[in-house]
Amino acid sequence: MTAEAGTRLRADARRNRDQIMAAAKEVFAELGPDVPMEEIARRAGVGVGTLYRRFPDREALIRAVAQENFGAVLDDARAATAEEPTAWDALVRLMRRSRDLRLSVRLAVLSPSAWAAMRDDPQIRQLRDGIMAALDDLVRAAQAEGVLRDDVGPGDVAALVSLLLRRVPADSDATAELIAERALVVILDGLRADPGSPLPGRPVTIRDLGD
Amino acid sequence: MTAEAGTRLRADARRNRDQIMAAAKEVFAELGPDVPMEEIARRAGVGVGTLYRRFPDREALIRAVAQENFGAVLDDARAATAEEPTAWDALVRLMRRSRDLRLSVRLAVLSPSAWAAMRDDPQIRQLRDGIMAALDDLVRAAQAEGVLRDDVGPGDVAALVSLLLRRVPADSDATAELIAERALVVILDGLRADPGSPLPGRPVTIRDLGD
DNA sequence: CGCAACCGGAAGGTTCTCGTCCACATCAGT
DNA sequence: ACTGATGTGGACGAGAACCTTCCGGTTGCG
Repeated sequence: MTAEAGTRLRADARRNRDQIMAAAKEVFAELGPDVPMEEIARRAGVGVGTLYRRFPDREALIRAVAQENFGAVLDDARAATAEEPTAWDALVRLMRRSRDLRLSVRLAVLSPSAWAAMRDDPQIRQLRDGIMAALDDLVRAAQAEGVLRDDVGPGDVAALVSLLLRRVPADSDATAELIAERALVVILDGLRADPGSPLPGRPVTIRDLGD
Repeated sequence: MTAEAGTRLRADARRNRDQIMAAAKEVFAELGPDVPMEEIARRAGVGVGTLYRRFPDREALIRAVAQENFGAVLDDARAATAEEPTAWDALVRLMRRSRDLRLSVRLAVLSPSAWAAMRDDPQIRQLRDGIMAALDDLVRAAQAEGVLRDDVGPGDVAALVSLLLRRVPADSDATAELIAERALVVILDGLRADPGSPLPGRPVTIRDLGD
């Protein structure tokens, strides 16, 4: 990363790289961006040396992982927009799928240094902007459909999603999953246009979230 | 603090102790339970030595802070139950006020060791149980009133609250506050009995959250 | 078969934190 | 005001955790 152009990797090297990325996603999401590099290497089943040859330092690894994640979410956002029958449905799908963003959000929120590494990467920034733009469109469209309440802004939705990324304490991973799903449905119901109480303040935009 | 019976503290010592507690609450909530002791001391305007004389180790400090926090929330839960006209109102107030629990939750969630320190303290456990019992009552009562949707359990509500404790990224503390408040209202609307979509699975109880 | 490319993990060096200790300051009673 | 007890600050030594490099040995590939 940062610079790894032309040279094709040897087959085993390629495999190791993928394992490292997978392990990094897991571990970052689970323990945050400050986990020892050795932990990542261990889970990937490789030595630390291998890790460092592929990614010059922790920051590079973070960037690589964030890129892949944001990319996946952006792809899905576009797919959802194209495939789902209504904007509301697409929005729901996006929010649900966004759990894959969990990682990136954790990275962004937990560690200032990780966040800095990300915001300075133009490619990541571009992906993020793309996601936000898609979200913006979906919110507007869903409101035009009359399903999404009018007094929320894309920023509100983004914030709500980021809340859902929190790991709730539960006695097992399965119930944690269930709880998260139920929470999502509750929130979706809260986002419906129905009666509801008026929200305080003005709709929150993406820009309100800070860059 | 594990043991600090009869001896009355000198006036200035007492003041320092309070400052330490206040600083600890702040810092724990902000940076998590692993912040260097020195950081806490600095914010309290005292030396590390003072901190260590008052609280033999980090664990003792955490326990003390958690006790005070849980106690405050429990008091408010009871006050809300007694003072608010309806159970729903009381529930809303509790959820809103619970932001003061932010700290304790962060402690509990972020660091296994902090969590262990808390669950082993009988007094803290008792406070927690009290809070949960109050929540349980309120949920039941609010459902009897017909305002709270029937398919949620106290565990769902607790989980939702814990979500709200997350610090959302925003360009300023003020907008962060606004966003959190708006999110709360959205969630409350989602909790109303209205039409809404049915939740998957069974209502989540306190016990589902694990001890 | 031979050469790159690649691998694992030991080890050096740096950074960070804890918790103690003690010379000095401050309080409170006479 | 005086004095002993109580309290205070922060330098410091020990120790742990981590990052990153380095190199003998291994493995894919032409």
